[in-house]
Amino acid sequence: MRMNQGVEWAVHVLLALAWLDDGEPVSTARFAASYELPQAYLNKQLQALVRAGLLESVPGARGGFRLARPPEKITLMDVVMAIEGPEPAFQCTEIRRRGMGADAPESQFRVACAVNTSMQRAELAWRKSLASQTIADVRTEAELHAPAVAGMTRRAYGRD
Amino acid sequence: MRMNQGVEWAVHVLLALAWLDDGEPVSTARFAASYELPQAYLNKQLQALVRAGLLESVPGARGGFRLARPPEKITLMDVVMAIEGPEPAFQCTEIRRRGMGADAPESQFRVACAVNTSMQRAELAWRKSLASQTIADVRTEAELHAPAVAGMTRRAYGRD
DNA sequence: GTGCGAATACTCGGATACCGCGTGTCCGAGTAAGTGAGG
DNA sequence: CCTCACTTACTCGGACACGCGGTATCCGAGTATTCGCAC
Repeated sequence: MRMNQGVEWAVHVLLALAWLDDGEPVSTARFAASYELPQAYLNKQLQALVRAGLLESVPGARGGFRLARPPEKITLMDVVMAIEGPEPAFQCTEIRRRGMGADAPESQFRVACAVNTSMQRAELAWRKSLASQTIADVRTEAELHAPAVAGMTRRAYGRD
Repeated sequence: MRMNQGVEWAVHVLLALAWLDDGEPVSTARFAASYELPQAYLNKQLQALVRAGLLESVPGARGGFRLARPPEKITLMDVVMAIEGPEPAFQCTEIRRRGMGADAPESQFRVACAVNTSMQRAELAWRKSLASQTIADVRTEAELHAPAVAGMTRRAYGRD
């Protein structure tokens, strides 16, 4: 169960845009160069963020991507959902009602499978934590240990 | 990011063993028939539980698997770890220090990447929830809505 | 009837193929910027 | 000098291959049972 690495890329891209702050779009070429990532594949991942409404894409020369809403309004849950999709990691296939358990009375299956319930409970805790952390929070936490990172980012992306 | 379906199988197997309660081993053939699962592949998954110390295997005729410790001492975290492995779902590849950020002062990278920290925080919540739920808990929850399931299981596996 | 030994059937265990999804790449549509000529 | 149309270059966007890990299977090692025979 390994998470799509596009999630890591996406969060770093969103962070960079948050630090740049101005509404100017940044191209995938620049992002790819900034992190040594395959440009075309990174583009593919960012498209998912556009579809999810986290980024706006600007076509044409000097185009690129910019934040669709302020960093305070973008949670890590949004990012994970945009790239990984809405399906839960644990998917109950209802094996309890197959095989020998198939002829059990229907009333047994009215309520959800206890196994599924327990696993979903854990996933909900995960989701809650992701939803409680915004891009702005991550930015703040990063600046706590490396105050110069905002200026360095602006310089790396040709601002100032 | 889909979880190995062997996790679902494993929890159901452990639950069945908890309901049977006696120390008699149950073969994979019986489990596979009970849930309509591919026998050989189920066996492979249960081997992982043996390696993790959750099950004991009994070779030879009338052999099979039995619980290595009481259901109260087996958490869902144990099961997930046994099958999925110890690696976290989100793996930080430190892209912050590649490309343009490579020439940043070393002091910037002393503390962990904030992106990684945030994602691990969420995973920790997930792990905590998994670790707080034992097989015995799941059994209790299942019996709450379907009190007959214990007896049905014993009958399905030829007990009594 | 009882004890012993070999044959047997059944089980786990690891080594071996198959396949779908994440990973990576390429090319076309579209747009803004740049350029040059004409007024 | 200003305006405008054309060319150009750059960007996103989706369609097309590749490789790896999860999925599935098969066969061998080992053991408890069972059966038959001798005593």
